[in-house]
Amino acid sequence: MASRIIIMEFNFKKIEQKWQKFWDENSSTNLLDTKKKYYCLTMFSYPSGSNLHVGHWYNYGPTDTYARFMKMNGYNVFQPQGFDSFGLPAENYAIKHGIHPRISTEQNIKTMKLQLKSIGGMFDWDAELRTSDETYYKWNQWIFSKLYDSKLAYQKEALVNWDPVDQTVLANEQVLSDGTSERSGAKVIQKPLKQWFFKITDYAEELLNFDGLNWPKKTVSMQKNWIGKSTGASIKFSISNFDEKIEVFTTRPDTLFGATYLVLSPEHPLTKKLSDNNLKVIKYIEDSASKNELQRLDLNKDKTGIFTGSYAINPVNNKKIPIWTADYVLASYGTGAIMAVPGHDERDNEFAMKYDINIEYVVSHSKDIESINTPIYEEGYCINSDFLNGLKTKDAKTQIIKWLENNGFGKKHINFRLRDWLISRQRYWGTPIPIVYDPDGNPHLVPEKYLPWKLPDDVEYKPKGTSPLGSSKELLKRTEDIFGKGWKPEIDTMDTFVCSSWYYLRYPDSKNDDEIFTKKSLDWLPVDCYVGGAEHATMHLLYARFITKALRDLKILNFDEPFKKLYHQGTITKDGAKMSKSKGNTVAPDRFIEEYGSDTFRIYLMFMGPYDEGGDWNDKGIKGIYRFLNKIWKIVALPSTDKIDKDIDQLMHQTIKVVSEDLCKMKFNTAISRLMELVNSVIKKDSISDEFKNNLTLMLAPLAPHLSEELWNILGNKKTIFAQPFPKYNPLKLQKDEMNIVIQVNGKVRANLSISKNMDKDTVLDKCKELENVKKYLDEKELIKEIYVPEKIVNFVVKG
RNA sequence: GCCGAGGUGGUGAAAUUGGUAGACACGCCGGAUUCAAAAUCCGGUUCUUUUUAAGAGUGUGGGUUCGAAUCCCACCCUCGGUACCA
Repeated sequence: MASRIIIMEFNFKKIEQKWQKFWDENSSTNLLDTKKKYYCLTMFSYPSGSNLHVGHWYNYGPTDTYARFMKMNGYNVFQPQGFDSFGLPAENYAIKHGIHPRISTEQNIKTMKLQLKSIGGMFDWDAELRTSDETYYKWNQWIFSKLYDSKLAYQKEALVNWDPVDQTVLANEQVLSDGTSERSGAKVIQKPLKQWFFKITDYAEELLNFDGLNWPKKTVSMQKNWIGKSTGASIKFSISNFDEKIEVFTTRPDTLFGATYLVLSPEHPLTKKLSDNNLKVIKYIEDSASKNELQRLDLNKDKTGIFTGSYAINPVNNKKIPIWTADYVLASYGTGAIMAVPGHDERDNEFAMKYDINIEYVVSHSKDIESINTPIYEEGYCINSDFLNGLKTKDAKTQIIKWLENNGFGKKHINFRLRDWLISRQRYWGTPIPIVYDPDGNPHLVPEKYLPWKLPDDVEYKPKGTSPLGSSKELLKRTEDIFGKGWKPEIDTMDTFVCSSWYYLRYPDSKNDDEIFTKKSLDWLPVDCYVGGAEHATMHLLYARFITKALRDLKILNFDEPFKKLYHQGTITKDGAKMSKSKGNTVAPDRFIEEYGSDTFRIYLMFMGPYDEGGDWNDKGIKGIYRFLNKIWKIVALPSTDKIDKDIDQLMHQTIKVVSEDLCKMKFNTAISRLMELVNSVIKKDSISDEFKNNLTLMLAPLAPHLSEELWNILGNKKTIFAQPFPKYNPLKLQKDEMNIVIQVNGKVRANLSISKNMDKDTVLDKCKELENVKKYLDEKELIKEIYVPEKIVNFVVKG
């Protein structure tokens, strides 16, 4: 009796321990076999001090289920893990507690690894990498060198985003749309600084091409918008009494005849000069500079501006038009100057109305209308435009560009919103930029033989607005010892997004000290399936594509795109807010794992809803999953029988079919429901066939790996269940002899009828009409129409 | 403002070449078991009504159709992205 009770509930703690140990010892992928390779990768994570929360599990658990499913479909699956271990939090922790980032990071990784193992993931720990290891950042520096040699890494002085809290510059991608830092939340200010950039803009056009990629549409469109391609013309305006020219970019060169003024951004190099240092104009420039980004971007505010006092010449009609400066023109987009067409641009119109500037109308809605007096912002037909008159604006664009080119006033121009990637950071815990400066201040690459160019230890962490590396005596001494007296090291470090832009290339050969990777190891690439949060759409995912293309052009890679398939798991929120340590709203899975086990927990996460939707956390339903797993435990413990129950057999094959299809599409929630239905249909049986037990266990395996390994073992198998193929369904067993059809009268369901498969239409209809509850509605009515959809539905349409 | 996704019971959600709305699960109600509880098992559970049955019902209002959660039009709301990009 006692043994009976033990067998009724599975001892998940013992089982999990047993199999985690087993996988630990048998987890590495055969990386030499790339014939049927499947590289399945979740975005690696930052080793934070706190324990893994529900959000982490949601990232790793379901993806592991998918990886295990692929493995059971005969693929050689590679699912490595690593840590994005450079970065600000460890450094901020060091500032606060005086503990070296290397030590805190090491500790964090240790706990994190233990926890990752508790998920039961099929992770290949032999391939583990950490970006803060010398063995990794050496190659980060090597990539920098290659980019530098090919002019894709360069230094320039520019207005850059400065985060006053974290005391470092940020890339455009790291500044949110409200002008705050993605990381610290501080309001970002603009500062002129000499910084290192990667020339991502060289790849703007190619980055717009997503052919052959299985990526979420949303992410594709976000990247396209971020890159922001617009086609138009650049036009040069000459200036009365000045030698200089003003170049503008416009997408509406067809409205050039309506350009009645120019606007320079306050930061434009000519603004001061054209005003002849007029005090009012200078004050306006200073005022806009002091406005923060938030104020500048406020669309509701009135547009402001001031006349510079100078005039430009509209090349197409030689009219003198005033040059204004206004902060509604952004210095950072296009040329920082525009031609204003108040008749056909909403913003220019608002400005012209306010300052009473001349408005010319040069586009009308129809060919027949030659004069209008209200603004039109859409395309139309040219009027009051000399040789363009009567043309569709679309055709006029081509014509005017031809005219501009012939007369030397401008040319066709494609402008991108994307700007080069700023990679310098004034922080400590990152990859040192492998550059030294000679006594004249010219930069030189640190030669490859000195890589890794080590991050020094003797630094003052506390940020003072300059890079902590500047306080290292060792770094300066090292530089002078190698290069000579008066040489100085670069003291900025690289953005951690540089580390993460290529880590997936390193995994298949992560321990190689002699090469970044081998040709052979690249057979694992590109990544077949990449899973991670959608918040990386215009940062990490864009950088990774750029680096891949750049390395391809350097003949280091032979493919164009890093990630064939991309999937964004949804976000698990807590009371509507994203879980984060700083908000203090994280939910630890520990309690649930203690009570129900790791298998139950990961299945519960998958059962909550569609994987790409996430949802708000609640623990209400977890019991149901625990019950479900216990039922399976009981079914496998049932006495075996040789008798085949036809209904159960059919349901089993149907379930195999649907579960395979669902897992293939990462529709975990519906796959689990199907398995529950199958389980419920046999739970009351006294005995069940071994074939059923085997197939049920195999289908459960990707979802509940620990329990399935144990059950597989109990069923008398010596090898791991993941060496087994996923069950295949037999199409012949899906066919039904009897089927249920629904009978409606006027679209309302009145009856059901079970019919044999081969019954002809008339017989079916006659049978339907005889049913009591159908007859009732047909009597004394006129039958107008009979709809018959074979094997599905009958609908009688009656009148009266 | 623009782009994208979404809105279904008390809750998480199923159902998309148009064909029985609410599968599966939680919770709740009732029962069995128990000294009692937990666990387990059985039954019920969209709403309304005059409950062996009928009517209504998938954000709102229209439309197409024998038939609409599903297709079309207009609108409301929520979430994500983006925002003076010339």
